[in-house]
Amino acid sequence: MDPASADESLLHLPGFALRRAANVMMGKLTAQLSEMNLRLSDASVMLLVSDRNDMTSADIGKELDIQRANMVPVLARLEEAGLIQREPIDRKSQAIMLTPAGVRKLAQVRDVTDRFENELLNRIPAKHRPHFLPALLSLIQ
Amino acid sequence: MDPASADESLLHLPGFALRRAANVMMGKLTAQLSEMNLRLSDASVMLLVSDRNDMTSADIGKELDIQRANMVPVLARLEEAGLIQREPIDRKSQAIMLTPAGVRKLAQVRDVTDRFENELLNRIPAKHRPHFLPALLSLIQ
DNA sequence: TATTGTTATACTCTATAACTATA
DNA sequence: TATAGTTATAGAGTATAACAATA
Repeated sequence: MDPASADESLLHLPGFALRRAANVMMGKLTAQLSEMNLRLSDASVMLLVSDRNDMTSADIGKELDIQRANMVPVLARLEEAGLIQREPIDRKSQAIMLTPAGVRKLAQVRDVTDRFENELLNRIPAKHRPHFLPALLSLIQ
Repeated sequence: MDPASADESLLHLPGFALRRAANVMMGKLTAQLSEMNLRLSDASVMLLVSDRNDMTSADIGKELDIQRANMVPVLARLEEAGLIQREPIDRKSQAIMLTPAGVRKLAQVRDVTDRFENELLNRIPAKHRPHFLPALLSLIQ
């Protein structure tokens, strides 16, 4: 690096800024969700399953990048809270679907996440805004 | 959400895509750094301190968003590896600086991170690329 | 009084291996 | 043979409280 361009922070590095931005924004969302006793993974599962009744634990894990073994405590927590139920597909697999209470809670989750996503986009200056999601998606293969 | 626009993934949500993109990219960098027995936090400390000799552990933590208490094992690891040394500023504070071995290792770290940052930017289509860092920075207050 | 460095501790998320039962 | 669900476990990151010594 050119010594003259030395930065006392590392925020000029896109990778570093990407990590920091994700941490800042996810920290905010995590705080809002924790007020309704949900974690980020809980809300993600609920949004993903929403009105579907054909997703297994493994399916959800693939979509959310959570390994099978790590889905166990997530689903156990949601089931314990009465937000999801399991319905046998065959004798090996079970579909994860929201309970009626889960459907009601999902409406609250959507309130929070819709507001969150809007606030996120509104923080980005208008001229950069339309490029943000496409740029992110290009990084996810 | 409009049922017709229902997505089987959550990648249409900028916040979700932000988290995923950060996880994907940081996973790649973490893997490359681990081949040289460094963690992300190790490399961040080394890049930040680089040729400075006036940063305390607390200063570094503020810059990297790592709490004082959590800096202890990071610096202990770097010191154990012979990459940093501590120089008393007064009887309370100590400056963290690279050892000669740390300076040599930093050159390797820069090779990896420079290549990584270039690859990251090159994955983003040219028309979106100049908007990426400004958008990220707008999210970090 | 505030700050530095530290210890101890707990919680969350993530990663791996192994097992049973079923497709 | 491969997959689903699970258990157990370890690693890594992060958060809080508390303490002694010093600014």
